[in-house]
Amino acid sequence: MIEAVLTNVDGRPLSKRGLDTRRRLLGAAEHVFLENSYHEASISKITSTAGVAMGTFYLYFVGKKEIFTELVLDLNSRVRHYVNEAAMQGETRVEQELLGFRAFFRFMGEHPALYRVIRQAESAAPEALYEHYRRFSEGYVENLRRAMAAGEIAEADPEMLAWVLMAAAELIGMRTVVWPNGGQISDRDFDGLAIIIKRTLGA
Amino acid sequence: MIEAVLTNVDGRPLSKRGLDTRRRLLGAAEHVFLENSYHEASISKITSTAGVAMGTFYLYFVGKKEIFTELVLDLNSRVRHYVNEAAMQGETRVEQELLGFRAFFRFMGEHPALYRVIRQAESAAPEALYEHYRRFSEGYVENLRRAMAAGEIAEADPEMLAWVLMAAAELIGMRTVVWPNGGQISDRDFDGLAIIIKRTLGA
Amino acid sequence: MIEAVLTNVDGRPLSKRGLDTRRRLLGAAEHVFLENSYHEASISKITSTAGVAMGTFYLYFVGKKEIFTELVLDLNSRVRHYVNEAAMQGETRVEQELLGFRAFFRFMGEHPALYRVIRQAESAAPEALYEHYRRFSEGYVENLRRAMAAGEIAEADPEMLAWVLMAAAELIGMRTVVWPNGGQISDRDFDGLAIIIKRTLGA
Amino acid sequence: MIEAVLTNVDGRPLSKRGLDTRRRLLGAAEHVFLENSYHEASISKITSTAGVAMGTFYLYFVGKKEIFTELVLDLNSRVRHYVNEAAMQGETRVEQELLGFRAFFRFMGEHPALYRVIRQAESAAPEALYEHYRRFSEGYVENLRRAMAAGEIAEADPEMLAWVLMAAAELIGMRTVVWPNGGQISDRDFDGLAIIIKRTLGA
DNA sequence: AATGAATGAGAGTTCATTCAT
DNA sequence: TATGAATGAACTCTCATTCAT
Repeated sequence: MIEAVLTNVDGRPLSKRGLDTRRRLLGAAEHVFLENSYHEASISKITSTAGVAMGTFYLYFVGKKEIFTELVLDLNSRVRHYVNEAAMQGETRVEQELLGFRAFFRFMGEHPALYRVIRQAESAAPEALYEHYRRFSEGYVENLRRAMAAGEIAEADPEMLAWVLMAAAELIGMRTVVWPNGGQISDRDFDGLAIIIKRTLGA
Repeated sequence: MIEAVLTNVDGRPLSKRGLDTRRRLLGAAEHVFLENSYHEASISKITSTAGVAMGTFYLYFVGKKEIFTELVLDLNSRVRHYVNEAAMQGETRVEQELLGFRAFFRFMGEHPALYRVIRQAESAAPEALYEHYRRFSEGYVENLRRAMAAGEIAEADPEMLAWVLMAAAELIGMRTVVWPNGGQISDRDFDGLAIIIKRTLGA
Repeated sequence: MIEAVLTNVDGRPLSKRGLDTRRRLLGAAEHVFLENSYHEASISKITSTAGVAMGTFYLYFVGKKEIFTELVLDLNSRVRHYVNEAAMQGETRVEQELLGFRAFFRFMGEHPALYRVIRQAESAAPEALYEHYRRFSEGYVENLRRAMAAGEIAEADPEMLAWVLMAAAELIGMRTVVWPNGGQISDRDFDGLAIIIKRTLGA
Repeated sequence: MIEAVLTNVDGRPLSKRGLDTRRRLLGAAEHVFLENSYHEASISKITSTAGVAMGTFYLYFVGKKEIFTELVLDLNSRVRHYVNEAAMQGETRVEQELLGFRAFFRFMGEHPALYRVIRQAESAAPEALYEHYRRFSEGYVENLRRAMAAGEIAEADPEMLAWVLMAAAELIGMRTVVWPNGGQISDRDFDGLAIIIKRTLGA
C-alpha cells in the first residue's frame, strides 16, 4: 500500500534531505491546490510556497498531474481514516453507518476545499478519482457483507449498496457543507437522511 | 427562468441572422466540448467549427465559461426530458422511478461524453453544476411528495430523498457506463440496484 | 517553386497587413539567426526585433525550425541568384565557372554570418540543408552536361562533378573568408584554386 | 600537441583512479553524443551512463563544450588513422588517394552517427571543426607535396589541392552514405568520382 | 453584423552548473 | 575523490480576449 522506499524521478531512494524537500513540496501542493483550481495552481506557486527553486520540483515529481494524484490519494486516506475512527465507536452496523456519515460530513465541513480538490480529479486526473472511490468502497463492502451475514441489515448486492451509500454521502455533503463552503449539516437534515439510510440498509 | 428574448452581449435583441449565428456557435461548442476537456476546448476551435471569426463569438457570449454554462444547462434539460419521457410510461411511482433510472443509464451509456461535460462543470463552472442538480431534483421532489401523499412510498424528507436517489443514479451511472466509456448496465446489476432503490423509497 | 499564395498556419491566405507582419518576422529572424547560433536564437528575440508580440509569431510560423528552414531556403536562392548573375557574364563554361566561384567567395566574404546560418542547418534542420545542396547542384548539373556535350569540358558523371565543385567552393570559402569572418580570397589563392578547378573540369 | 600529463580542471595531475574516471566519462560522452544531438545530449545522461555523479563530471571537464571538443578530436584521429592505414597499401600516390577515399567512405558508412558528431561541431564548437579539418589536411598536404616532387601528380598549390579533395570526400560521403544513414557508395558512383579525382590530381 | 490580426501574460519543463557534504 | 540536491534563468508555445476595420 505504501511504497517501502520513496524515490526521486530517476528511481533513486531519497536521502533525509530529499525526503524533507519532497514532503515540503507535497505540503505546499496541498496548500496551493486548496486555494486554486487545478489549472490555476501552477508549479511555480507550489515551489515558491515550498521555498525551493522550480527545477527542484522535477527532481521529485514527474509533473503537475502526478503530484496532484499523490495529493488526492493522500487526502483519500485521511478521509477514510477519519471516518473509520468515528464509525468504530458504534456497536451495531447501523450505528456505525450513521456515525460514519456524521464524521464524513464533519470532515467535509471542516475542510470543504479539501473535498473540492478530490472532486476536481474528475477532469484533472480521472484515474485518481476512480481510485479514490475504489479505496473508499473497498472497506465499506466488507463491513456490509459482514452485517448481512449477521442479519443486521437486509440482503443486497453489497457493492451496489456501498456505492449507493457513498454516492449519497458525497452529494449530500457537497450540497449541505462543501458548496456552502463549510459549516455543519443541521440535525433536522441529518435525521431526515438517517431515516432514508436506515431504509436503504433495510435495518 | 428562460430569457424571453435572446440578446447579444450588449443587451440588444438579436436579429434573425444573429439568432442563427448564436445557435451555430452553441452547436459548435457542444461538438467541441464533447471532444475536448474544458481546457483543451478553445474559442478558436469553437469559432472555426461554427464557421465564424473569433471576434464574432464575443458578440454573443461573454466568454468561454458562459457558453460552457449555457451548454451544460442545455444538456441538463435534454437529460431531464429524456428521463421524464421514459418515467411517464410507468403507472406507479416505483415503476416510474425504475424506468427513470433505466433511462438515465441508457442516456449516459449512449452519450458518455455528454455526461462528462456536465461533470466537468465541477471545476470549470461550479454554479452550473449546482444548477444542474437543482433543476434535476426540482421535478423529482414534486413527484416524491405526491407519491408519499398517495401512500405509494414511505414518508421521508422528499428533498433529501430526491438527492439521495439522484446521487445514486449518477455515481452508479458513472461507474457502470460513463467511465467504461459507454455501454449498458447489466441486468444483474440493475436488478441489484432496483432492490436497494425500492427499499430506499420504502415501497 | 514559389507558393502562389502565402498562408498563415491555419492555411488562410494572408491579408496585406498579415503579409507585412510575416515579412517583418522573417526579416527579424534573419537578423537574429545571423547574430546567434540556432539555439541562442529565441522566438522572443525574433518577435521583439520584429516589434510584435510573441503570440504573433505563431500566427505565421509553425515554430522555430520552420522559420529557420524558410530562412535557409531564402538565403539559398539569394546565393544562387548572385552566383548565376555573375557566371552569366562568362563566355565559355570554364570562364563562367571561375566567375561563379569568384562571386561565391565574394558573397561569402560579404555575408559570412549568412553562410554560417546555412551551415547550421546541418544540425538544426537537416532537410533544409539537403534541399540547399540539391537546389544548388540542380542548375549546376545542367550547365555541366551542356558543356560536356559541347566538348568544352571533359566527359564525367555530371552530378558527381557538380557536387565535387560545390564541395570545393564551400569548404574553400569557409576556410578563406567565412571562418576569418569576412574579407576576400587572395588572388594568389584564387589562382591556385583556378588551376585545380580547370583540371577537375578537364578543360 | 598532446598534453604530456592529463590533469583535472584544477591543473592537478590525475591519479590512476582519476584517469579511469575521466576515461569512463569520455566513453560515456561518445555513446551519448552518438545517439543524441548536441543539445539533446545532457551532462546527466553522460554521468549516469558513466556511472558517476553529476558533480564528478566537473572534476575532469570544464563543461559540455569541452568534452565535446575533446571527443571530436578523438574521433578525428580515429578517422585519420583508419584512412591512412588503408592508403598505405597503395603504391603510387594516385592509388593511395583512391584507397583513402574508399576507406573514408567505408568509415562514414559504418559509423554515420560518428561523422555526424564531427559535423555538429560546426554549431556546437566551431574551433573543434577547424581543427578537425586542419589536422586532416596536414598529413595530406605533405603527401601531395612529395607526389608533386616525384612527378606523380601535377604541380599545384598543395594546400589548396588538399582542401579541395577533402571537401569532395566529405560532401560526397555525406551525400552517399551519412545522410542515407549508412551503407556503401556504389561502384558506379565511386568510379565516376575516381575519374574526377584523377583529373583533379592531374595524374 | 462580422472580421481576424494582434496581444502578452503565463504555462510546464529542462539542464548546465555549483557547492556543501 | 566523489557525491547529488539544489539552482533559476531560459526555453517554446498557448489562448482568451480586444479592437480597428
